[in-house]
Amino acid sequence: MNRNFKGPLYFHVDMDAFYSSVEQADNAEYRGKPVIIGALPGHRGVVAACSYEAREYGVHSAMPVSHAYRLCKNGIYLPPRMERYQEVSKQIMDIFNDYSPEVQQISIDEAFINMTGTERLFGPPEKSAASLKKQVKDITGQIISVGIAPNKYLAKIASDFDKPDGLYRVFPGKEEEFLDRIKLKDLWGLGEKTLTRLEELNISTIPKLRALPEGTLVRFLGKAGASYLYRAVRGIDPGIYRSDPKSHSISSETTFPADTRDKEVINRALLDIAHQVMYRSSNENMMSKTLVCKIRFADFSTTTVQQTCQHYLTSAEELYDLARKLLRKRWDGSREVRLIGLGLSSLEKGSIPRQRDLFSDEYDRKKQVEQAVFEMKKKKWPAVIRASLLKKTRNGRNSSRKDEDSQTDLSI
DNA sequence: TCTGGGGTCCTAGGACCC
DNA sequence: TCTGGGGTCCTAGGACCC
Repeated sequence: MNRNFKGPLYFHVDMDAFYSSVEQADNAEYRGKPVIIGALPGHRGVVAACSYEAREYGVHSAMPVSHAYRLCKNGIYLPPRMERYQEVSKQIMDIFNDYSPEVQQISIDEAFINMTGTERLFGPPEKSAASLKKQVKDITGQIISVGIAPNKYLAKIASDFDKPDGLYRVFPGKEEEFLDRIKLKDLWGLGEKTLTRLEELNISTIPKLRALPEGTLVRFLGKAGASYLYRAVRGIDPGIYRSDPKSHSISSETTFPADTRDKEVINRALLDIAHQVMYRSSNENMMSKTLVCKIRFADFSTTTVQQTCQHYLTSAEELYDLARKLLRKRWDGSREVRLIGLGLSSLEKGSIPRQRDLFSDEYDRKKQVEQAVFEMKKKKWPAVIRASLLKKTRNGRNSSRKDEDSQTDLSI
């Protein structure tokens, strides 16, 4: 046995206030000011990210922008520029790859780095973490927080523990001691609902939760939830980040500027979304037989309907037709609709077969047109967008073109 | 305060098959 | 004629995360 073997070692790296930091790095005039990324004031939506200066006003992410605006009228409100953030994210991930062959990116601004056995190369983990932080700052201007622990779960909590600009290590053997210093609500995977329910049982701290017998936990949360929390409070990785996700889905949704009963407005949104979803699945070389339609009403109640077909769904037009059928099952036109969305679930790798043998190919011609458009989009041709999505008559309504290539029916 | 958009995983009931 | 239990698939809803 190698005497130097010290057991598993993971970093969790989290970029601090990522979107707003990118904006401040790119635009000198935003530095030192409250920057709020998300919906613009006056629109429906929430704060996606905000700078530390904005947080001093009480603004935080997921807060309705209307609320944020009341707190911080002189804030700089910006729509997200996801492509730019992706670019910076990639730069940073490339740096991580120099430290370990095993980097697991879990979102645009977070990653795990398996640092097991790297000490001979880089020295103690605190030292390599400091050099990682410096390198990211020098190259991209971004400040990151690093959590170091014997497993991913604790590393994730540790990076949050010391932010911003954090560097914190949980030593092996000190797992429960560390957890006893954090709040119950900071346990990853324990959300608001479970927190409230635990409070009813008078469980408000991690030691109290740890003292609960597993059987009680199972009755309370079900098998999976119980085993998750049982392990989590003991510092054992409950294994939330599988490297092979069980399912994969692609979805898109839109919230209307105002709640609506207008079938034409809703159908036009559905058609638009159908194209987006089909474009993305085709672009990622994925296919699916299952379409999910999501409807949120004015009172925020939400319902989904789905259908699994015998065949793979091939075209946006087909998605749109099926979507309207599903919508009709849940909406008779009387309630006001707030949001409409579509998703393909249980995606499988592969491209859609050209011919569907046992099925009428009424969508084949349309599919071919769509495929041609997709190909052009992939090559970044300027704005190739279906005419029927754009074309409006003077009164602002969709014109119903009767020429044969545009038979898309916007009626319910 | 009036609540985005993109995801993953779990549960529970029903259908269907052996 | 009545009654098993297990496995798998589908569906709808819900919790949670960034």
